[in-house]
Amino acid sequence: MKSNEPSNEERVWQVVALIPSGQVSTYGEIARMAGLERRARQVGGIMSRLPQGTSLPWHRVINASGRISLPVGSHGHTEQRRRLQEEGVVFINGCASLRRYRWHP
DNA sequence: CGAATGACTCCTT
DNA sequence: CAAGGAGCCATTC
Repeated sequence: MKSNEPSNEERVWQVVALIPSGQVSTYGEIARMAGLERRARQVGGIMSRLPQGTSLPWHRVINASGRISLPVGSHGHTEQRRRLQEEGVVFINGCASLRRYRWHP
């Protein structure tokens, strides 16, 4: 009988779900927390294929530069920024200015 | 099945 | 700070 091993996708979902409102994390950090160190790209791929209408706080995931990775002007970018601002995240010149979730300098 | 792709990141110049 | 390049690897062609 097979044990239900969580797929990478499921592990990433689980980690993203833990990001508190008003805070953000990065693809690389998500990868690390999901046991996928150095696979930030894979996390991005998983995010891009999230089911429509997901309850995951996908908008709290940004890149290591503190910017939204979706193309500027795209629907996704606009929505992500709107949701973050709604949670109190401040943007300065396209950069999210707020402490990261589990970010260590 | 090999090649291209991508919501990435780090290091060097 | 910007640009170039290497590393990474599941998914899609």
